[in-house]
Amino acid sequence: MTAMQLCKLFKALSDPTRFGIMQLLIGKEMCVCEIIEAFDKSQPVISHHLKVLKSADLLSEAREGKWIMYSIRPQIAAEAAKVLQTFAGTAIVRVDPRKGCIESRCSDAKRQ
Amino acid sequence: MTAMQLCKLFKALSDPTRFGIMQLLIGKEMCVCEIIEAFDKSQPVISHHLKVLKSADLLSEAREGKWIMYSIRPQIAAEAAKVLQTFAGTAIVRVDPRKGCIESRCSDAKRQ
DNA sequence: GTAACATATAGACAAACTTAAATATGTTTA
DNA sequence: TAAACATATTTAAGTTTGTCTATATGTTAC
Repeated sequence: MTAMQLCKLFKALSDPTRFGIMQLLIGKEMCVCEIIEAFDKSQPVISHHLKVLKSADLLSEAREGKWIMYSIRPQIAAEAAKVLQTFAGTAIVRVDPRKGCIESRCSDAKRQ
Repeated sequence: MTAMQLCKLFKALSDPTRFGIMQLLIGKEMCVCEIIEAFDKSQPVISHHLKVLKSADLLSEAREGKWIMYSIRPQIAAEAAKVLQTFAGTAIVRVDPRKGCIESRCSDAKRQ
């Protein structure tokens, strides 16, 4: 999973309605009409948000006759979780900032 | 952690520069000037992105004389990771969509 | 095949976001 | 205290995003 894909995934999760859809779909699949009712938003709005979540690979869809069922793609969510865990995971290495900056990085940096 | 806070956090991670800053800070703290050099972006832009990450509680800052050191807040990243893991975690319960929709949800729904 | 249902798409518009340029703030050194 | 350094803030583009309205597509029932 590239950084670009992860950014897209996080952007998909950054909208309250989309985040709510993900929470709603934990452990189950639902058709669009059920999701619409859970949010009291217009059908096109929910449809749009589902598209964003799907294009971030967070959701998969499966048509069942007249209905389209949406469900979470667990592997993708798990991968993103691992990345966040990486951010949390390692102990912080403390460097003397003065030494670090003065000697090699800040003072002779070319700014734009 | 509320849904609103989580959305803010995910939005913070949804920008490539900010995501890159998080990756850069894995396991270490750095001063702003070092971060600027890693990205070849202007100082005000990096300063702005740091502010966004900080206001999402993903980063903490500590002044060291002339410099300000930024580092990841591990508990927050871990909490967000757990939420994503929740999305991934549960097996999907399959319901017959026709039954579910026809009987109680879709056909008599009040649309807007 | 036509009507009804479930969902998606297109276009328009306001709000939010990213970046750039200029300037301000706070710290250290001389 | 003045100059230099490190970082933040403000203002103003240009771009993206979320929602609305209207319409289109695909499926089933009659």
